[in-house]
Amino acid sequence: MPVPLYQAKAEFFRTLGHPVRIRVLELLQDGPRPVRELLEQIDIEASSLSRQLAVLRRTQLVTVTREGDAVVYELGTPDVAELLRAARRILTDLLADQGELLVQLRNGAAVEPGGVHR
Amino acid sequence: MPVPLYQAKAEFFRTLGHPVRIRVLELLQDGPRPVRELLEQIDIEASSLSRQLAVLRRTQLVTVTREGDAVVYELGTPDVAELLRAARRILTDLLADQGELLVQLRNGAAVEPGGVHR
DNA sequence: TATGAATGTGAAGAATTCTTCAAGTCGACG
DNA sequence: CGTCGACTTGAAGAATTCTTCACATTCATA
Repeated sequence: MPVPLYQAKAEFFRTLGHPVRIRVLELLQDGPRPVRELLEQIDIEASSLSRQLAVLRRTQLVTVTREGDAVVYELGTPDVAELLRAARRILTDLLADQGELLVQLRNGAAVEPGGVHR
Repeated sequence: MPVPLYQAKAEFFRTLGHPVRIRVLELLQDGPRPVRELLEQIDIEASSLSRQLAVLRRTQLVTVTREGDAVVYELGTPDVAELLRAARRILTDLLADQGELLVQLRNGAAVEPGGVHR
């Protein structure tokens, strides 16, 4: 009973679906970073960050090593950076002519066939 | 007060974080499809599918048109296909040497610095 | 070895997201 | 106009995911 690929994909994307996790991945695009450093850039409680790092760890999007008394995180594979770029491209397109539409809609506005482009 | 980009990104990925939504997008990679057709390939209740289509619609990942008595969906932009490809690449890598690890871990197993590569 | 700094984890309530069933809408057609 | 088919949406309970606070770990150092 293999895990259906589309389900693995969904899990994967869900892992990326959190603001803090995205920020962490973006910071890590520039190279390995100790938690302490992530912490000073993200303005969040240490325990919250730690939780989110745990999520990224589970799916191997990042890997950890200990250096002295600091814990250092880095991207699990450079492909992650590529994925983020692809996402940015799409998002830029979508946001370009939609403005804040994306978020507004997520908050409940309706879009229907025929009413979409109003 | 603009919507922080990293938040928009998180929303975007979360939208992709559902098995049914992923399947729909993959089916649409081959071109527009009426709901009826999606329905026969996905084995899910019509109302559930409809809900998920609504989510994809809100974020403009798909667009809708009505053709006669059928409702036809299609990708909002071809970039989506590219994104899915990038994701598949990463996933293939991760799953390659990890097997079902991804899913097992999401279900709770622990991974710690030093214990990662067991 | 006792302390302190840097991180991680248990637990519980809050917030979101899913799933389902019943009911509603809209175009096609008799 | 009335009804059928194809979808969508309202509502409510179930399941997940988040956030936080308190406490536990681990390593460095005095």
